[in-house]
Amino acid sequence: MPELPEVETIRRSLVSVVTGKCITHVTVLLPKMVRRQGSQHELMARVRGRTVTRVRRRGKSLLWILDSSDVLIFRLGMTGQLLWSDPDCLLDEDKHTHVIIHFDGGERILFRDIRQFGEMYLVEEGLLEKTLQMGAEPLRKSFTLEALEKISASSVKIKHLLMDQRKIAGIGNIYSDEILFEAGIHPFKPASSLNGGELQRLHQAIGAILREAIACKGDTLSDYRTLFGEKGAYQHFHRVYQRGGETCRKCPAPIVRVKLSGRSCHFCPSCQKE
DNA sequence: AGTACGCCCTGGCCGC
DNA sequence: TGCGGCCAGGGCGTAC
Repeated sequence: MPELPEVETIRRSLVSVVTGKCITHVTVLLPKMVRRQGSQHELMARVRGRTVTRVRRRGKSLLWILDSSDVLIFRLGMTGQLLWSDPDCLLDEDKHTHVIIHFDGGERILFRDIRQFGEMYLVEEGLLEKTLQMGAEPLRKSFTLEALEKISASSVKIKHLLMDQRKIAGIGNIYSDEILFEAGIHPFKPASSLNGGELQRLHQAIGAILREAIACKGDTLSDYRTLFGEKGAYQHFHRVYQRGGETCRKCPAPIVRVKLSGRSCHFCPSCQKE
């Protein structure tokens, strides 16, 4: 489940392999993966012959800025992968490969997605932010403690707030659990009830956990792979996620796993008091 | 405004 | 061995 650290890991590799490359054509094997477009043919026509000038990330979305001022956007959903396929070492597409981007040197990027929750689409650069409707980038300098305080002025549960992409971009189920444990905050606490110390710890934990996970090249619990097909390593360092019943890393209490509106939520009832 | 839930989808796992 | 049923959940839509 690619969240900010996984998508950032892919972005860093993409920068070195697709920047300056010309897209000769796009093969769409599963049309529904191309969304928000009139049809996949429109996307194929607008991308053909275009050069990738920059690769950015916004939240969990990957943005390829093209020399036509269009932006090619990939959202990986739960099980989406972008895989680099070099002409010297050609990667075979399989039944889960839904789109192939072909470059003029013979290289290809395969867009695989087992559960098909991902999508790709094209948007004019000027309409990017309006289309994405995403909140603060948690690793930018502009994401200050004051910015977090402003966002937190809401009675929603803090776990929901962290996962709300319109408030903070890029945090999903795994990292919200890990961040809240690190900050010592109960996931069900209303965001607006957090005191100054808690907000400060939360702000610190957001940066620390996301950076730590990026350093691990992301979290491969199941399907996530880097651009070159490698697994990440953050799964070995989970504090609470998928550790229900196991002992807390800070105290003797067992980690609790509960359902929160259909999603699993893990925390230490002793370190994270309600 | 906040909350819950169903939907999309596949593979893995469990119980019989 | 095989098969039905359930679970995982990001984002969106809908209902209360």
